[in-house]
Amino acid sequence: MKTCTGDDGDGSTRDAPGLIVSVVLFRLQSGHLQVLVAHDGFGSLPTDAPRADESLDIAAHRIVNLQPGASEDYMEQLYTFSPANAPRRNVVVSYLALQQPAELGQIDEYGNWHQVSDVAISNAADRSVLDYALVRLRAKLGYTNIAFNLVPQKFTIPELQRAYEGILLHHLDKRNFRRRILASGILAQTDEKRRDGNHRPAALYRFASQADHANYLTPTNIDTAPVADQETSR
Amino acid sequence: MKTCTGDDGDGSTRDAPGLIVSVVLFRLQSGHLQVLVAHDGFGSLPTDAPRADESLDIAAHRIVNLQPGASEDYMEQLYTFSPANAPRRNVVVSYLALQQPAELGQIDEYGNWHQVSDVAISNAADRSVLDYALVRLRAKLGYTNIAFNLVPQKFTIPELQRAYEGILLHHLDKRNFRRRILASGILAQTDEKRRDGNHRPAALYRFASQADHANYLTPTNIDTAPVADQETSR
DNA sequence: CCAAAAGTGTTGCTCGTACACCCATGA
DNA sequence: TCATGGGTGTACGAGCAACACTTTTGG
Repeated sequence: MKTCTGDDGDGSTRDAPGLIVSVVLFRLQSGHLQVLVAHDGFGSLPTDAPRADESLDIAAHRIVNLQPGASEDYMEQLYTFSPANAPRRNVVVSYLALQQPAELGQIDEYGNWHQVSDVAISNAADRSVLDYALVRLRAKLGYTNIAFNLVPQKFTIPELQRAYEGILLHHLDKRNFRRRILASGILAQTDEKRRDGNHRPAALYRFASQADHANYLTPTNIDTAPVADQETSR
Repeated sequence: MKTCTGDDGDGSTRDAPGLIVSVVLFRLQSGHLQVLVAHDGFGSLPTDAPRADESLDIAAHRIVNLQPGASEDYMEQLYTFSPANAPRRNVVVSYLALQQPAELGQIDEYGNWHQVSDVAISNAADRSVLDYALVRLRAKLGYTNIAFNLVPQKFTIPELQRAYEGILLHHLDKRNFRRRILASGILAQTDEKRRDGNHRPAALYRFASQADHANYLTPTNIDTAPVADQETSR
């Protein structure tokens, strides 16, 4: 028999199997992918132990929303990490989360958002989680709607393309991108246009379907209910 | 502060966050996919709490090998389930494992192997885990080598095709199957043939490459070392 | 009229699928 | 010689990648 505290945040070494939840929250800021680092500590992901009465998904939701100015529009479990060698420390259940841009531009008054390309993550475990989140996010761009959780509700096709390019870090062909995305049938054209500079205005689109096409990476019928305040995710 | 026991198996309700590992172990028996149910209990998956000094992967390995006649040739983490509602019970880290056929046919002296098509799983949580394992296994047939962990080391192409069909539960075209699998370059032809009945003998093949092509579903560089006694997996 | 970004079509290649016949063997 | 399953090739359509010019707007 060992004692274990069920509620204090920021898991550190303990003798009983400590279970913690870490969240990688991304957003796009003027074409660049950013990640949220924890408000308190230095260079670590937002993390906490789940409370005794909450599921892991709920815990992940709480962890995000505890961070100033953070909330998620999409959330998905990534992987559960556990240290390989002797005295067990913590089991880390990791989540990937996405935040849509705010209507009036993005602020970062606390300085917790960092460019993914040069964020300094202090511990190796968090670095692994972040790297894996990036792999999954990039892979999912190819066969899901996931990118729509990183652009505003109404957006232009070139704007969506810039989101893809900012995540994948390589250039995409304008014509092929437009054709594919329209052919997929998930866009609905609004009758609005956006004037943006000294050039032809772009047509505004929105999401046609709420449903994510291929989400077979996560179980069906499980954890559908929690993290209640969203519609587009999953 | 609450007390939690770190080691006794078979997780049942407890006040502190219990962490358990469950494994879905599949094998193929004369063209039919079978799953291992726990030796002791009735109709539940092999499950245990990880020990204080072992990682989750090691725990999953131990759980499989505790079952009489069971061992795994492939192991991959599936998903971490946690109950949605109030008093937390257990967090279940689930694994998918595959066992190659024994050289001299398969025995099941303890009656723990059941056809996936009609296995009776008593509790709903285990049923979800099994269903999800099936989804993942079937999906992975399409873009990985995973099926090779369900056939003997030397096998014929029709034999491999029957494995695919037994998992997917639908018929595949002979010519297309052979072309695809050969085009993928993962097969090496041996100079042996197998005589099997009143018909032309089939050429025997074996795996050419150890490496799994697309395993981006699991993190890289993480948990590569544990579960040591295998080569083909992952 | 110039700069700047939006918008538009065609062609070739690759890959998946559908489909029917000959081959080697044992009885 | 017959039954049985192993082994082979072709033709079509879908989807993806490469590629250049016209359109609309503000200054």
